[in-house]
Amino acid sequence: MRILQIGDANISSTRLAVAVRQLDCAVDVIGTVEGVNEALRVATYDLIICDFDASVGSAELIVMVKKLRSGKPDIRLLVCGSRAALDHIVTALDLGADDFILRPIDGDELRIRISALLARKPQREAVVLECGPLRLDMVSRQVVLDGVALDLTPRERSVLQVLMRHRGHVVAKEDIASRVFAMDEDVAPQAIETYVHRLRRKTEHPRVNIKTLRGIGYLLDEV
Amino acid sequence: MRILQIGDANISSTRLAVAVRQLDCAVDVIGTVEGVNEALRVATYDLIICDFDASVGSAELIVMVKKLRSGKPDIRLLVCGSRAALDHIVTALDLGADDFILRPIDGDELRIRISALLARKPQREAVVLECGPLRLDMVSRQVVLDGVALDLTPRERSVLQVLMRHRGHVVAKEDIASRVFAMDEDVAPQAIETYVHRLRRKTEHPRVNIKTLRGIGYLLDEV
DNA sequence: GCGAACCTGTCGGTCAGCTTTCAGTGCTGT
DNA sequence: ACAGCACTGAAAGCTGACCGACAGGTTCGC
Repeated sequence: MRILQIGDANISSTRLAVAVRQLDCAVDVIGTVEGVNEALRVATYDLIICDFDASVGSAELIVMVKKLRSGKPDIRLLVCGSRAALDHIVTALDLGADDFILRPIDGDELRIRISALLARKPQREAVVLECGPLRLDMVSRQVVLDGVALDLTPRERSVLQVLMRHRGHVVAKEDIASRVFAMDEDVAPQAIETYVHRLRRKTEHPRVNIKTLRGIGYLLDEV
Repeated sequence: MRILQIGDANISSTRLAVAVRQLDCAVDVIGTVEGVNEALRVATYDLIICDFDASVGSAELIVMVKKLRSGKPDIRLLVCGSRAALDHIVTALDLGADDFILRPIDGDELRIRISALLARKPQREAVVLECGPLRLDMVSRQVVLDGVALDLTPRERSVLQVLMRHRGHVVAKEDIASRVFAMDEDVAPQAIETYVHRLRRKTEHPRVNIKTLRGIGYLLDEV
């Protein structure tokens, strides 16, 4: 396995560097965008580790993730950073990074993740559900419509989440109920009607539409 | 999304329980192997979280992971535990668990992993009846004629479904009635005439034709 | 620990539109 | 030509969804 680690060469004593070095792989550590481009021309890598805490700018890294994803789909992408860089990590995952790991780095965890990554086919991981101008971020739990944040209650978000996951497909009321209410919650299925009603009011938009199919269920659709 | 968390019910104040509760999903927490089996019979889950730090024995959990992997491949499996349980976690991953998360639990990380897991979940494949330019999707319940969706009522769809199932063959009116109306519904057979009438109007197309065979029945045919 | 604000689930009136029947007309084969 | 069956439109009844309001519960700030 050949690994390209994007980070400062002089931080070789950090936990990440130590852990990576213990992987029994060929590791190249490169600290500049030009260097990375050059390395990608010369050699073929199985895995690239993007460190958002490195001195390479986050913006450049994001650009690189984007470019790699479109240009070299065979290379696995692992992003890494502290909690402060979570926004960038989420963006990177959005753009198609395969996995991520948060600091503090645990050697065992890193090893497991990397072997899992190299073992499985590349898989785009959606962290954001989208439907036209509607976006539901699973991490921040924010729902945004046309750029403005919606103020939804947890239950409303649950129902919307189910609808968005099946956008374009009918979802039976009972199906929604079983995804929203736990076993010990004994709730009449028409409670869903109320939440759909509230959702419709809050997500009023010409391009977003929750259709009713009488006797069958609901259907979220982008007009 | 419906989640089954295998762990002690009385540890509801732990970070894991709190994080899981914030997922906007229906979560059932069950602490015994028998309870889990019962729950799996009663409900359908999208994701199961196996906590190796719970009071359920690790050996039992491993057995369960193995059984789930072979029996219910649609359900995603997330294992979870402290570093001390790393051996068990690795075993579970070897047996086919989809992902893992180490303590201390980070809510954001959990959300990312879970949404990634659920995004990978295979969609139910469509079962489609076809007859020339007519398509009836049994899952989404959509009827499409020449690319445009038809607006059918449930009864109309039922009748069309019977005709499409037997396309090219005559179906007696009483036969249609017996497939469309339940036993306790006492409906005159000429109600079918009305539905055929409406279907003909809605499916008007040069290549789709519902023929009448006087005294025998109806016949859907692609011209 | 208290109060306020908010979230949640239920209820019942209202309404839209689906279902079924009915009656009148047209068509078909003998 | 006639009897029987099918076609068609209208109408009445009914089912299921909508929606505002409310009460119990929970969470949050002070």
